Amino acid sequence: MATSLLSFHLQIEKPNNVSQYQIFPAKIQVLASTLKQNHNRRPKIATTAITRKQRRSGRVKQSLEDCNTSSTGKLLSFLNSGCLNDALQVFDKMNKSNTFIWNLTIRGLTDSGYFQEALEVYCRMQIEGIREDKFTFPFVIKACTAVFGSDEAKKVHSRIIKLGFYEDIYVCNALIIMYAKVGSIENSEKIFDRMLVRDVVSWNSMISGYVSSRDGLSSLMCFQKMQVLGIRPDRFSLVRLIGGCALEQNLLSGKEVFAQVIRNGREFNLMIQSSLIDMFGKCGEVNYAERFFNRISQKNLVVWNAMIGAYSMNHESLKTFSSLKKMQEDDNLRPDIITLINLLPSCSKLGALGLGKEIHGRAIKNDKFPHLVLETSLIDMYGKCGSLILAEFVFFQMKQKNIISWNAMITAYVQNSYNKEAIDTFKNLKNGPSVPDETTFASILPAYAEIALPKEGKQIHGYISKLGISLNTFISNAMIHMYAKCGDLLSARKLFDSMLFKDVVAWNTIIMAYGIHGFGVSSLSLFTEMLNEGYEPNRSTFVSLLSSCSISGNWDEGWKYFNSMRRDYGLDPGIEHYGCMLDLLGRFGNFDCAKRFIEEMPLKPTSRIWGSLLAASRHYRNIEVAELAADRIFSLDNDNTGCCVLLSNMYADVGRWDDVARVRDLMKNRGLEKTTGCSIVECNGKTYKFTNKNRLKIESDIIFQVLDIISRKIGDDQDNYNVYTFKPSVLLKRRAKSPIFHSVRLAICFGLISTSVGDPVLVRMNTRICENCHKATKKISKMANREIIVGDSKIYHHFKNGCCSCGDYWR
DNA sequence: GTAGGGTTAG
Repeated sequence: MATSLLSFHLQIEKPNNVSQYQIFPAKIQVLASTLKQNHNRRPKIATTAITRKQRRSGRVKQSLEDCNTSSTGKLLSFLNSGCLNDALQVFDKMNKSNTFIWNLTIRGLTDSGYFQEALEVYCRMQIEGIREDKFTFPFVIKACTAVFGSDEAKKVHSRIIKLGFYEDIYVCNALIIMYAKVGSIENSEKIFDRMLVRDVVSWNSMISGYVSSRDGLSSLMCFQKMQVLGIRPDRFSLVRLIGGCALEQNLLSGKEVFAQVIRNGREFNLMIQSSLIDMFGKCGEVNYAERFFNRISQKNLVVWNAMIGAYSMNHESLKTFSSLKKMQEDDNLRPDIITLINLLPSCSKLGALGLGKEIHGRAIKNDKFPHLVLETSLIDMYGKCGSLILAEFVFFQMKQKNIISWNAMITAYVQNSYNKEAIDTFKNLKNGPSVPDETTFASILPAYAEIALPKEGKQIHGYISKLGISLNTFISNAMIHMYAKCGDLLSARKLFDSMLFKDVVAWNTIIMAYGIHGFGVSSLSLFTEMLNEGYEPNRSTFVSLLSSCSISGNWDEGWKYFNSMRRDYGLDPGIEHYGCMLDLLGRFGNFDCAKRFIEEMPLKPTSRIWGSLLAASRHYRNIEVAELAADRIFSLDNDNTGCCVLLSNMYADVGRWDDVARVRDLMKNRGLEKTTGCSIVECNGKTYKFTNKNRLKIESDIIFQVLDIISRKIGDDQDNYNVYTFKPSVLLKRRAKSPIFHSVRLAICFGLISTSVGDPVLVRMNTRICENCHKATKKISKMANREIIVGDSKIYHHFKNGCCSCGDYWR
């Protein structure tokens, strides 16, 4: 509403619409009453408002004396004392023919944080035909920055150029900040470079602009340049410079600035003190922040908030909450919205959902909504505490969203394995005004990695390139992982080879990529190559390497590298490395050795460790070991669905139906539901999904006919399930129990008939492939003379000529 | 009567 108002009115020169002109006074009345209602809800911007008021008090007195009309004096007085509704009522009754009155009102609203309202007054000023002057724009720019994005900002700039105020130093300084805040730092630079005269504020604005656009390095360089040119920095320059150091997490520069602060005798300035605490916190030096904080005798809310924030971001959750208590008791300060926001990461770290809800409740009680940052922080907290419903509740209620809030919601979905929802949200984001950034892709790529197919992988790669997002190592590595997990190992390798600056993560990722595809030998040779190129392996390198050995069954190499971790690289194996070795032991069916290995491990076994033993016992049908492993898993992890399903299947295999029923009851009582198996396959750029449920409704007869033929050819007895033999309802029941109709086979059939002869067929599934389907797929690959690649929830199986790359071990 | 300011989200 307001956006259209501004964009419309900025384009017109003079009022040409009588009705608009006439409704103006009534609108102002509405505005005044809205302000009255909202006034108490607004966050008090105490320090800013008071300082400004104090600063202006001298001027106000002077102005009142200068004012000929008493109403101007009244207006000024109300504006400066923060009585905005009174001010607007005075304004409403005034003769508004001069620009001065309008400027005063716009300034008053802007200073109190009523940006939207300030812009409405500005719109009305244009409707009234009152020409702006050079004083009008700094306020309008400020309000516009707070409310709108770059398009509106550019319109204001055009207007400034049109009216000839583009050389005014105040206007230019405001424009520099405005462009930086709406994400166009290049425009800030252009304005700064073209300025004929610059003052310290211009330099501060540019430094500040770089900090706003999260480019700490440029802010530091700008500060240096300013000093070289002999411009003396003021306290604002130092504050922003400290912000730049915090952004870069550059402790060394931060300490240099700290020294400069002390040299200049500014260490007692509260503004600088809070920036320093924040900087130390962001650089991970919470002890430093704490020592500095303790030396401050008169602490205000901002200083406390900075300290609470420093504790919170450095995982000192208990200190975060004890500081909150101290702040209230010692200094009698009440938490504000920033305090609440700073507390939330500590709730996430503690997994304290209740505490997080309490903070949410307090914000509701204190009428703090809508608030973009608070809402985004709540989404983050709820996501990390595993409460997606509440994260969604906050997200869908948001009046305004930016890319950070979208990213928070996407991340919350991904963190909780709701990959489809994450991708749907990402698609919705693309339809709106927010533009995805690097963080969006860092968040969404793992979701694509989990559930997408190569075509979609390529599409997202193309989209990243289209947006001009630089392929830094972080994004490149996420993309290599994504390609590999989507089944496109070739693209993963191509991207890896094209990287100019590979880091150890890139090597770890590509080693793992070959590992999950069962190409253990390639993983090992990549590791040798990595060493030859001088990279130092880390703990994750060994996770990749050992996983690869276990997936490919490379017993000797597995043990060789496991033993070399500590000996050659000084790395103590962690639980994840023990897990890989247990997979390897399990693969070879040496259960005595495996149990001893667990007993002798220096670390406490987790459910992942016992799960590995359980999976091995399933492969070797060793029910005794399975029961032992399951027992341990249940004692550690009450809700392990996979464990229940596996155990129940094992009991079923040996006909222990009582035990099957017992496990199923257990699942029912704990509310655990078996994942519905589904498989996806790509054809002509479209993804087709097959599920283990309701198959009759989804698939066409032709797939079943093909499946019929194939099943017969590979010797699978399917007479009992023939599509033409039974009524649909009977067939559905029978199918539910038969692996012949598992979704993966339907997907393979569809793949075979809808792709060119000779092309490999690629299928992804959300569960592990069952033994029966694995056997069948081997036969199908031979019978159809096609390569069939099946990615299950853990690894890729490359079926070719009757064999599988996994060597028939994948449990 | 004009600009720039510390603590807040992924």
